[in-house]
Amino acid sequence: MELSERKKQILSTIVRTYVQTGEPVGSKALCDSLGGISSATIRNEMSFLAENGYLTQPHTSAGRIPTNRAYRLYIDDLMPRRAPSEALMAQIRRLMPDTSADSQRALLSAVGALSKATGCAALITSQVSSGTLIHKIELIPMGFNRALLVLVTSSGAVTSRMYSFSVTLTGELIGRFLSLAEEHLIGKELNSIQPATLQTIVASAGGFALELTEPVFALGEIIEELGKSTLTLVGETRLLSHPGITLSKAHEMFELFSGGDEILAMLDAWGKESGVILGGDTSYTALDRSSLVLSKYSVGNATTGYIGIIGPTRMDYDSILPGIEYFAHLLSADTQQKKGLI
Amino acid sequence: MELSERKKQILSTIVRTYVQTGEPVGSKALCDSLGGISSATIRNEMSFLAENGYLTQPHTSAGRIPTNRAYRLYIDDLMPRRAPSEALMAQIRRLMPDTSADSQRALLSAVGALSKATGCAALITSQVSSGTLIHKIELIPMGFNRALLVLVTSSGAVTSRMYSFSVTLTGELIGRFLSLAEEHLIGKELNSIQPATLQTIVASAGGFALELTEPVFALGEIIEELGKSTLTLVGETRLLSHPGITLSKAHEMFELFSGGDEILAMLDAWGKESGVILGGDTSYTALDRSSLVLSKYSVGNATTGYIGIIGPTRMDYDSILPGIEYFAHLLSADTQQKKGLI
DNA sequence: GATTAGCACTCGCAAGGTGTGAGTGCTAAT
DNA sequence: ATTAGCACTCACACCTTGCGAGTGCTAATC
Repeated sequence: MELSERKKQILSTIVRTYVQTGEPVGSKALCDSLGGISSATIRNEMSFLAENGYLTQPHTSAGRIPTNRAYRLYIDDLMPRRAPSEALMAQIRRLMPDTSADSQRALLSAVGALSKATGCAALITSQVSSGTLIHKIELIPMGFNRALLVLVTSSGAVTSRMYSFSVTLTGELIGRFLSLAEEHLIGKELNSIQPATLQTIVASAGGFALELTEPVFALGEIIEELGKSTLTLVGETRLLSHPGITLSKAHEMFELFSGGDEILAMLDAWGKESGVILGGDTSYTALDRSSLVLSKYSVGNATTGYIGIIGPTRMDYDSILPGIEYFAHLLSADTQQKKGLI
Repeated sequence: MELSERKKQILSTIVRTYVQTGEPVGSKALCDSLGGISSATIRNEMSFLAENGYLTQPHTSAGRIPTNRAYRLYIDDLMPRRAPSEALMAQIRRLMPDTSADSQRALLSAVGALSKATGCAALITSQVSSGTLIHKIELIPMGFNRALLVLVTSSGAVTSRMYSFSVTLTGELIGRFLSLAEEHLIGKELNSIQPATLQTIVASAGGFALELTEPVFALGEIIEELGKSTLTLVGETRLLSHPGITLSKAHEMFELFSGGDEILAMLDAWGKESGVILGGDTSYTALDRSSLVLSKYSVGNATTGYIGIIGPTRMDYDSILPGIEYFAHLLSADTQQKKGLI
């Protein structure tokens, strides 16, 4: 059922006013800011909106507060979807990190800037996309049966881990390992490596199969980990300064974030290009009063993910959403252009 | 001026009771738990202790609360410095990470366990000690004038960073770079590398000096960073569940921690083998109600630092301090024994 | 001289009462 | 359909009051 134009206007004004003040919005205040309609009329409209689940009252004699449904409608339909102002764009461009050589660091500093600029916690997820290749593999013996396994991807991400194996790695073993890696893995897509691939490699090691099982599967472990999506959160601290937050809510939220996987799964299930996830619409009570504003980004053809912020549901979506979108756009364009691919 | 035995006993009981209950301790309650002396006498003693700065009253008709001075005395002199109980030691041993090959990861999981066990935030600092050598240096070209610089230390720590240089790195350049590194850096103590050393290297590059300045100084950057102390904090979230914490205090604390350097400098200035830093004795108001319990540890002869926790000043030092000490001891012994050095 | 019982006093805190004001719903008039 | 008017509701801030825990002081006691 479609709301009348006037109802929409009233709802829209309520949302904006509430976002600004944080106080329940009364009919009289609305009357002033709308003009032309009396408070009594507005009261009628408001009670209609309340009946239909767009508004609630904290108590009988208080003004109205927008519900999740109201926010949803506001964000999807009512909100002015104008491009970010020139001033905002300039400000964002100033914030963009000096995209030096290292894209991971650049992304990190980008979210840092985002968090600072919005005063919210900022997040970035990253997922290795199908274009990412295995660029280099190293196995560096470190004594006492230990060795450092290093894997570099075409996007320049480096992962290294120390392992200790049950056999001593002779120069011959290492050479064999590296040539096997060269043959089966280097230049291959990271995502294409399956457990079966590793089995094949071990099998083709001939007489060295026994000794090389451990290193190969260690490599598999790293490859698998690299393939996983990651979530990075920055500036969680800022959540503490938001109005209306309580200690216990903050605690719940931090608890949820420290899991990480849940947020990742949520974003995955969401899947949109950009927009807002209202915390109240999720199954996490920790997010009751918070929301996520997100936009997809991609760096070269190596990494994709979401970048965005977590802030109070009562936030100024009008400027934040376009801001984030522009930010993600800039990030993608920038890195793509300057860095190219290998 | 030395306190009488009885004053010490009273003070000690006040500290213990207050730590347990969190309520100001009155003369009557003390009378019950001490026995043998009347509440009036205790009141006299208490007012003496109050005059000498060991106790305060939140208000006239409330019990007494220990001051920092009282905690200090309690921890240094009054507290029973018994070895941790067998049960506690067993519990700690259970918590110790499976010290696999990778000491950095092991340490991280150790602090994680510590945080969980104590319900406090846990911290670990690490500093490269003089025994650490440069074990391997790699320069891997990644296209578009970019290259990945990798440095491995004898303790197995790997640092890698992508750089983009103003010249294209030919195979010849890289070879030259690596042989220079081999000659001047590999096997050297990490801490011994000075800016002057880098100058020398560049100078000895002969015709390649111009092209190799950038990579060499990039290497210098990494070496310098590796030499810096680091601070890792885990489980800050748990601070939020401590009784008596406020949102603004938590915010202040997180703010302080995110700086990192200040805490490091503080520990550095402190310098003891193990013990307690009372937040109230520091210059940080963020810490007025919190304290740090710390103990030095060392891994092989490569890394040293402090491991410990941050919790409310009103905490049970009796068992936590010996616990941390035993933890650090175990950590050092364990890693030293199992890992040896390269 | 140290210790103790007794007592008056202080003060935070929770409970209960009250007034105020913002905001509503309803009704009758326009 | 809109509006003015009015009675009603309810959170909140404010004040008062009583209670109880705990103190400091004094005079008696060991």
